[in-house]
Amino acid sequence: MPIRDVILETTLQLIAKHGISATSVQDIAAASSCSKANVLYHFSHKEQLIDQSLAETLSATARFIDRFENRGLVSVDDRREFTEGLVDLLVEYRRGIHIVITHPYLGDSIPALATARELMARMANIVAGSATSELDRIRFGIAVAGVTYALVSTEILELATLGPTELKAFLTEALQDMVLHSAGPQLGVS
Amino acid sequence: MPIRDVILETTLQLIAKHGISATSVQDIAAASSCSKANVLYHFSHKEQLIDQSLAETLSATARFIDRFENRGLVSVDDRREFTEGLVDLLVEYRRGIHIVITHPYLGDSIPALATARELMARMANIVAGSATSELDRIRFGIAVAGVTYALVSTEILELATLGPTELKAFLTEALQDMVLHSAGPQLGVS
DNA sequence: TAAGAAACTGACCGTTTGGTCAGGACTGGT
DNA sequence: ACCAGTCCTGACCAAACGGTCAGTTTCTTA
Repeated sequence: MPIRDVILETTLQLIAKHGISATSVQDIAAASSCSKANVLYHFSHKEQLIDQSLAETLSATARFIDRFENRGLVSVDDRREFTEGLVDLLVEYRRGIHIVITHPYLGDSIPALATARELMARMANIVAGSATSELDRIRFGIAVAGVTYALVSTEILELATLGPTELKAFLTEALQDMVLHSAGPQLGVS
Repeated sequence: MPIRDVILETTLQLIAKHGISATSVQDIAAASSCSKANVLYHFSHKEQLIDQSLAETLSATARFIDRFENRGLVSVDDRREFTEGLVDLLVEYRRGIHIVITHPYLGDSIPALATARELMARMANIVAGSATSELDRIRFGIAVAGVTYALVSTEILELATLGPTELKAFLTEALQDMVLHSAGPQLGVS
């Protein structure tokens, strides 16, 4: 494995565990068994290193959002597709999402986190904009935020008991329960 | 207002906006219109300053958790009481909760955040332990995490459109929808 | 095997950080 | 008038940070 990839992987690992601010370039270098100068040879700034570590997660998320932007999520089928895609995304990129979500600050200094902020806002708009009522909007928002943070929190609190496959199935089922039965204009709650 | 309280309030304001790591004692001093040395005269360490800023939020949360620990949340009434109390807590202490929740790291260096971590774990145990099935556990977890983070996220993304009273009513209603209809052993989902 | 490019390093630098300290100002009590 | 205690400050410090740089090793290729 090329040292460049080792550094990227190590970075992701360390910042997921200790946060970005608490992870120094020196820490990353030590854990990658090379010098700090070498880390900064491959990635000229810390900011760039973080950016590239999160690139995959962000592009996958952007792709997901692109699929559903400018398209209502009112029908049961649309919402089913959305929730399934969301759970897939969350489970596959949970580490990156974990990092992004636990760093709402630093958007000014780290471009990737500014991008992430935009993506979160777009996601919120998709959810809010396709709700059939105020209550549906709240419910939909809670469900999407909930499935996201529940996954992250269990990791932080080390509560995970289920395997990824079961987890995915349960999350999808619970999420759809919450989001589907109020969908469709004909079912809009007052 | 005594300078000590000004400093505490300023601290809460700054770390809610920029995060703990990005807020220096110097920043707090400047925003409180006094010297850095004076901040460290009233609070001998930065850690202690953060601790005391979060003390009220943490004790209120601890009181809430105490009420429900060692008591099932299986009946509809119990869950109704729990969700109402939770929403009250979240809305009243949203700023402190916001801070605690966006700082899952730093638990090693800041005791208040270690305490917060314990509280989150206890909360998770209450929720998980009183679920009537695996699906109910997931659903309950998503709902509690969701209402918490949805509130925080709307603040971060500056999406808040509703006043606190309406918000509280909607959140309670949505939360109870999610959590009540699967409660009670008689309704336990396979 | 020679030569140039790429990978890598230790030493170093300026800045910012949390924290210390000796002393100045303001207070209430005697 | 004096004093003790609290409040407050500027100057200072060591440590850690991100980043630079001159120079060395390793790889590639002709």
